[in-house]
Amino acid sequence: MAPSDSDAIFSALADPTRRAILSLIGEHEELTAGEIAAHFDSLGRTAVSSHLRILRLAGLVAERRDGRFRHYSVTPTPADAVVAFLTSVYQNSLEQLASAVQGAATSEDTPAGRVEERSA
Amino acid sequence: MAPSDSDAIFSALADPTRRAILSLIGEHEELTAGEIAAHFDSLGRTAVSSHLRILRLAGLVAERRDGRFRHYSVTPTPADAVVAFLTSVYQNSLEQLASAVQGAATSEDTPAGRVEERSA
DNA sequence: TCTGCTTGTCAATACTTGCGCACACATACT
DNA sequence: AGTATGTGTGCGCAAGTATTGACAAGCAGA
Repeated sequence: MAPSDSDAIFSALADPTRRAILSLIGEHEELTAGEIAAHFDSLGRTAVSSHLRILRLAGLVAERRDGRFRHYSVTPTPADAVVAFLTSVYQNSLEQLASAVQGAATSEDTPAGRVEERSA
Repeated sequence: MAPSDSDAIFSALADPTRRAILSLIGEHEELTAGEIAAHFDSLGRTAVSSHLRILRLAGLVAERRDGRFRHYSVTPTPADAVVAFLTSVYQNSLEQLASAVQGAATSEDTPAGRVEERSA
């Protein structure tokens, strides 16, 4: 029971920079704030720090303090709120969604673009 | 499909009112703008119209014009971008996501599952 | 120890974006 | 006509973002 969590998660995911940060962390295991900021030359460290703060408050990333470094990693179970929302909306075509997710899980190379339209 | 679609979709999903509208439409088959506005007494018709416009531009809802009415319905394949993003980030815990989606799909015995009428 | 440097965040400021409302307009039924 | 449905426009207000400057925390070397 936490609709506000969904709000924080979707708000955090609304910014493309934050999604890029999340993808970047997801590609690696852990990344420090400096390494993340290094990938976004157009952004300063303070901006990246703010984004990481929002992602952390939304529960999307976890922070591990190691000396003066702070290693960030993706939280393993944050997609629940997203899935819950998709469930409430796309009940009809949820089977296709499930198959799409499974297909993506088996081969992460899948472009995830084949959900056949059902006409009945 | 351009990556800008993801941007529009996530931006559209960022607003809780829009998510509520989407859930509302998902519960029913089709809803007119007036019916949707009736469920949100705190909002005016122009606000609802603006939200519907954003949802429509993001490809999340489809509009069927019937006389002076405009019936809105959820598009069956908008979650692809969301799934694609989740795939890129949560590759490790994607099996859990798939199981969660499947569980949600099987538990809910789609009452009147009919998503159709997709016009250009 | 003490100084210097790096890492990362906090505070305050200006800028941009987005939401909601009131008004008016286009469309379409009776 | 007259009325209902729905959207486009302009305005005011709020929220979010990136930058600059400064601070707390921690490592390395003499």
